[in-house]
Amino acid sequence: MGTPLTIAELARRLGLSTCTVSRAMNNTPNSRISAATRNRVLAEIEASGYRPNLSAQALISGKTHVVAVMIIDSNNPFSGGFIHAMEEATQKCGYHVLLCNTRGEIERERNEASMLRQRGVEGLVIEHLGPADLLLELAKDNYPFVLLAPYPGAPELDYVTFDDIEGGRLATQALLQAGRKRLAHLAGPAHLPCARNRRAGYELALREAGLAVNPDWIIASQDYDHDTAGLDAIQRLLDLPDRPDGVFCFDDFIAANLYEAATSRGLKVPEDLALIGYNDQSFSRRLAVPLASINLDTKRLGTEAAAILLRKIEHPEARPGPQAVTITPSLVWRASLGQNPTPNS
Amino acid sequence: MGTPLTIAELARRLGLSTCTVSRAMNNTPNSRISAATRNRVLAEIEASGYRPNLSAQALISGKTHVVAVMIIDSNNPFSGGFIHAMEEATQKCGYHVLLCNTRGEIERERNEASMLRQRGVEGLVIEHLGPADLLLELAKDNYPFVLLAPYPGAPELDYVTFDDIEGGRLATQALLQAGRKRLAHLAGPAHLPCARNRRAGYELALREAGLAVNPDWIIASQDYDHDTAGLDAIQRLLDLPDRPDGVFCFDDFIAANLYEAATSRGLKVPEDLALIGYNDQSFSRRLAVPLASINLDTKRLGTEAAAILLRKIEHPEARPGPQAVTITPSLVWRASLGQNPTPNS
DNA sequence: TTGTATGCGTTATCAT
DNA sequence: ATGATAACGCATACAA
Repeated sequence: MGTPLTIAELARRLGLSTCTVSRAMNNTPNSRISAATRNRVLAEIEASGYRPNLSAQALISGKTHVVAVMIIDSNNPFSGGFIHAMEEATQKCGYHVLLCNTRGEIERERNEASMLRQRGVEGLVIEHLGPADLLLELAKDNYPFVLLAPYPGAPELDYVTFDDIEGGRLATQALLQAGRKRLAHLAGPAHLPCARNRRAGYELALREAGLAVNPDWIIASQDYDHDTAGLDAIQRLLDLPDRPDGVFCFDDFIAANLYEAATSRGLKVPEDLALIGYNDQSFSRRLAVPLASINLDTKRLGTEAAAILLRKIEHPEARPGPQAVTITPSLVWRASLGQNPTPNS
Repeated sequence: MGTPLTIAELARRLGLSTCTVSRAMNNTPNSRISAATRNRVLAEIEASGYRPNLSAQALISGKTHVVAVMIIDSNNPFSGGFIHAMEEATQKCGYHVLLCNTRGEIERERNEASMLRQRGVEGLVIEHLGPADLLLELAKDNYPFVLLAPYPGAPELDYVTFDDIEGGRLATQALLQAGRKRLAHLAGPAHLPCARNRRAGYELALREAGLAVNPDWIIASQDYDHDTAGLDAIQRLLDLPDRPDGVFCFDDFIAANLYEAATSRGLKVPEDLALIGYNDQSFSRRLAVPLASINLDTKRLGTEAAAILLRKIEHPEARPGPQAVTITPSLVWRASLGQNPTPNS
């Protein structure tokens, strides 16, 4: 890698001191450098391709201009847009993004957060896994971070998130608008807050419509692997003596599997069964019967997270109180709901 | 953020010199530290939660233990698995991954590569855009990097890639196995090497089968936006007086759009038109008629790229000659080709 | 307007 | 077995 050019070598070539070169280069305030000298310095920098060593600068300033995203799985339809938007927003402010997959392992989250801090990473966006202690420790140290979900019991921690209650409500209301009244819910893993919230939105919409919540029509799966997601729950649902005429599924994978299972039993979508999923995966619009879904603007989530994080980093003294951004999902009406009675929504 | 603990403070508390603490901590060879002292030091480190400042270490050693991925668009079905695998492989070796989207802009690629080097990033994986000069400059400096495609005219540069010629050949052979002889190709953008290669594979397979290459049946689009990908070319294809009975599409998006256009004209897939795409997107298996495709093992690509890069970083003296890994794509037979005559392939 | 000296936190070289 | 000192590359307080 050759011998990296240093400011000392540059100064030697120019017959100047390192500090003059430094000042000319950085336009340091209150340091009147003659225009001639500055131009000579800048010209030499240009000609030699000199770039200051950022490790050295970081050692002095404590600023690395790096932030990190700690996420369970970056290879995930949800993560892609989010990370991309984070990168774009931080890049504009001169920050780089370090990517760290926690893989759902609490211990890894702890270790990596520690490593990243040690590395001088200036802030984190965390899809948090474990108990609160890590977060509280970071907060105590006034270390900048933003969560991807509110932390129950610690409302003072900044976060960005989607309003999954509203999402579940929108989905359920769409089924009602489609003229269905016998609405089931294929629920997600109860340990996930988003699953609990979507279910709560479902129940809320039912109550708002004056309908009873029938526990038999809320079915959770044991299996959320994409290919076979919800198959066990789907069988139970379709075997019900009193079959629903509309189903809100925790996500599009479950909905797609439900569609297949239903049609293979001779049921028609949407005539016999109206369907709506969640997440608006790229495949959903392309299914044989295009699947209605709830769309999450992951790009905006990333932009908002970056904005909060960078604000905390660059204005550590400002304490504007808890920062929270809750993004409302949007309904995407498609044929699995039948004809849209109010197409302008 | 409190006042970060330094080795000097640690030494003060222990009544030792900084260098003794450093040696005890790092198990420095040839520095006989008494077991008692070492234990005191380690205990104090444990108790205080001290972590050495990596910026300082980096300044001395020149090692940051960070590598970067420079990619056109990280939010892209191709990129997700690749980046995830890179992160996993590098993380195992104690490296972190910095993510950088070049957005297809050559100038950004130049600037960011420069920034990353300046930052002390120890190596790059580059989905390279522009002219060779950037690469040649890096190579001249013996700066470690791995390309995501061979660079024409510079075979000495390390790369990992998919064999798109073989992929195009496999796709075309599949159509032949499906009993089709009148094979068209909806080609990708001619400026992309992968598009040219897939087309070359198509032509190769035809010649191998003793069939003529009909230029009228190779149609390129002006539009590769996902939603409308290839629609112009698709119309031209379907309007041909002498319509083909099998089509190899540059990617699954084009294939999905072709499917829709064809069925809306009353054509049946696969009876009237056999289809195969490329990339094996997640939606492909879920289409009304599941779409055959060519699957690319992006995870393996990431693992291989990381392996080569880390080897170059950790053994800069070893010059094993050009490192290249070419991964053979695999055929995924689905209903859009009709019944599979040789289901074991 | 420019140069000298010092420090950032750590490790390596040389002494003791 | 441990300590003093210098060095990594840069920026800044202070001196000239």
